[in-house]
Amino acid sequence: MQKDINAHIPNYPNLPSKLICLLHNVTLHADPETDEVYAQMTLQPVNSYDKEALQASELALKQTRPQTEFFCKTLTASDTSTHGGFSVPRRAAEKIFPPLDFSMQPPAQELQARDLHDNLWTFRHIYRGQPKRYLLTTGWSLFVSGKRLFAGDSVLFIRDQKQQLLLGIRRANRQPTNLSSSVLSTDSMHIGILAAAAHAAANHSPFTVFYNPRASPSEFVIPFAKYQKAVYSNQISLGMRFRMMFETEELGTRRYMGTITGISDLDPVRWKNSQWRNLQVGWDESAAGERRNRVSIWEIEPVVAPFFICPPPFFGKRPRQPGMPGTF
Amino acid sequence: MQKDINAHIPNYPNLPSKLICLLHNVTLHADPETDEVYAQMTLQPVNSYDKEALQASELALKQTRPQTEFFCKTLTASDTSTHGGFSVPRRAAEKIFPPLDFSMQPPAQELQARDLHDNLWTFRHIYRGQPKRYLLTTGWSLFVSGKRLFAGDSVLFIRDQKQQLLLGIRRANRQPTNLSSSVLSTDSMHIGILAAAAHAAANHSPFTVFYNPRASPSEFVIPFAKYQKAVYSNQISLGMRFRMMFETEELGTRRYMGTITGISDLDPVRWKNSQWRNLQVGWDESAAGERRNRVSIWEIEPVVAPFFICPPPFFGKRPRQPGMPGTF
DNA sequence: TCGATTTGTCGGCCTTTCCGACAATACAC
DNA sequence: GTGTATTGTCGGAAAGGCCGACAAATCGA
Repeated sequence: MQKDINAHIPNYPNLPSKLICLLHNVTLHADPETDEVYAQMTLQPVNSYDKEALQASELALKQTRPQTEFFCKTLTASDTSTHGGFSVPRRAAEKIFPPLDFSMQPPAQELQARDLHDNLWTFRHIYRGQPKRYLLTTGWSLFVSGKRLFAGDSVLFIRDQKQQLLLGIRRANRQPTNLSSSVLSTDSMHIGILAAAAHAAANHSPFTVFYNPRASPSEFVIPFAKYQKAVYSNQISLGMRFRMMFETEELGTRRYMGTITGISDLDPVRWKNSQWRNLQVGWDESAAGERRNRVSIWEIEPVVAPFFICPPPFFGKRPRQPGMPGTF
Repeated sequence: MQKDINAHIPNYPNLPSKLICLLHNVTLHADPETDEVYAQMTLQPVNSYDKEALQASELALKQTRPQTEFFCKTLTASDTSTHGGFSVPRRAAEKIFPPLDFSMQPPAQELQARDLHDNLWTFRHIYRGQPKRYLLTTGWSLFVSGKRLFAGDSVLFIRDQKQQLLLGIRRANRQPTNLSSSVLSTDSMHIGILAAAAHAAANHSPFTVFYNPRASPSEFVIPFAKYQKAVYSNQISLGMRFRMMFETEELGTRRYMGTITGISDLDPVRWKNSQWRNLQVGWDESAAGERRNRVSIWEIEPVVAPFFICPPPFFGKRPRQPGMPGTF
C-alpha cells in the first residue's frame, strides 16, 4: 500500500528535502461532526540566514503555549451507562475543578466547561458516597449522548490560564474512522500540499498545512530550535544507544531505549538526503512491528552514560517481555 | 388613578392631537426574561400633503405582513404536567407541521422550531395511540420547564413563508405582571414619548415608539389608510348603530354591536379635537365595564342595514346576560 | 507484601417519560 | 338530539438518574 501511494505522488524536483519556514499562525480546529482535533499552520519559506526572524518566530511559538493543567480519563462502563454519572478521579477534581465548599452537606456546585466548538456544558459536581468521592451527575448523560461517547473513549478537562474549564474528547480507536466522505483522501492531500509547498518554496510565499495527529500522526513540521539542537549536539553513529519518548494512550509519556542500526534515506528518489526518518533503529523491548523502525534525529536523546549499561533485566510488574537490543 | 397620572403628565402645547407620520421601520422584539412580545417603530412626522410618500409607506406596511399559517393552543393540565407530552390538535399537525411518513410504524419525526430569541427547540412528533392522535413527546418537557409554562398559558406555532417553524408563547393573565423592575414605569414612558414626539413634530425628525399589546393594549398608531377610510366613509351621528371586532383570548375574533351615545373630547385640555376615543358608546350585550365606553371612528363599522334592528333578544348559549344599549 | 486509598459496579428507590385505555368534550348533521 | 371525531386524563411499564454499599483495583510504604 505504501508503494501504491508512492506511485501516485509526482516528483517535485524544485522542492528541497527540507524547508526552513517562518511560522505565522497556528489555530486549533475540531471537526464539527466527530470532534476530531486538528491544527492549521501558515508557513512561509525563508532564507535560512535570516536568523533574527527565525528566533522571533521560535519565541512566539513558546509564548503561545500557555501554562495549563489538565486531566484525561478513559470512560468506564459506569461512566457511560445511563444508570449513573461520571466518577471524577480525586486528584483531578482537586487540581482542576473549582474547589467545593465543604461546609455544605453534601458539598456540591455547578460546573461549566466549554468544548472546542465553544458549546457550554453544565454539570453538577458533588462530593458524596461512602467512601467519599467526587462525581459529575446532572448534565453528564446529556454530554455522553450528545457526543456519542462509549466506554473506552476519553474525556479531557483543561483549566486554562484564565481559570476557565475546557472540555475535550478523544475517541477510542475503533475501526479506522472513515473520514473519506468529509475530508480529502490522503493521496489528494499529499499531492495538494506538495504542490503548494513547491510553489511557496519557489516564491518565498506563505502556504497552509493541516496537522491531524489521529489521522496521520507523523510530524512533518519541526520547531527550528529543536532541529538545530539535535543536529549540532547529537553525534550519530551506527550502534549508538538512545532513548526516545512515546506518548501513552492516557496522555502520559514513557521512554523506550534502542540502538541505531543503519543510516539511509527513506526515499532516495524524491527526498534524497532528507533527515526525516533516515535512522534505522532496533528497540530493546516490545515485539517487532510495535514501534517504527525508522526515526529522525530530533526525536531521540543520545544515551551519554558510561560506556555500557546492561539492557535492563527489568524490574517486576511490566506485562510484556522485552526483545533483545539491536537484533532487528 | 387615571386622574393621578394626568396630573403628572405635562402639557405639550406644540404637540398636535394627531401626527401624520412616515413609518420607517417595524421590528419585533421579545423580553428575554418573560418572552413578552413588543414592537418597535420608527416614525417621522410629515406634512399631510405629501401623499405619495404616505402611500408608499402604506404599501410597504402591507408587504411586510407575509402570508403565514399558525395555530394557537391553550395548554391543558396534561400538556404541562411532567407525566406526559403535548397533545397536538389534529388540524394543527396536518396544516402546520411537516407531514409524517405514514408508512412508518408508528409515524414519527423530529420537529424543530425557533422562538423569538432564535433559540431552537427540538421535539419528537409522533402519531400514535388508540384512537390515533398527534403528540409532541421528547423535548416537550424541557420547553415547558425552560419557559416556565403552566396550564392556561398558550403556545403558538407559526409556519413562515420559508416553511420554517416559529414558536411563541402567551402567558395567561395571572396577576398583573409586574414589569416595573425591568421596564420604565408607565408614567415615565408616557412623558418620555410625548417629549420625543413633540420634538420630532417640530423638526419633522424621526422618533421611536414601542408597542406592547399585553402591557398597554391601546393603539396610538393607526395606519393612515384605515384612518382616512373611516373619516371619509363613516357618517357619525348620535344614536348610530355600529359593530366592532374584539379579539378573543384564543386569537379568534368576535363582533359586538353597540350604539353611539355621545361625541366629546376624551381630554379637552391637552388633546382638544382629538378623534382618539371621542365616541361615547353603549353595548348591546355584556355587563357594564366589560367593554370600554369610548371608541374611535376607525375601530367601528357602521351598520348600514335597514332602519331598525331589534337589539337581539339573544340566542341561546351565551353565559352572561346583556346590558341594555345606550344606558352607560 | 500488606494496608490504605481510590474508584467501578450494583441494588434500591424515586422521578421522568412513553404508551394505549377510556372517557369527556367538541363537532357535524 | 345523536352519532362521530377529537383530545384530556389516567394507570401501567420502562427508562433515567441519584444514592450509598460494597468490593475490586490501585497505590505507597
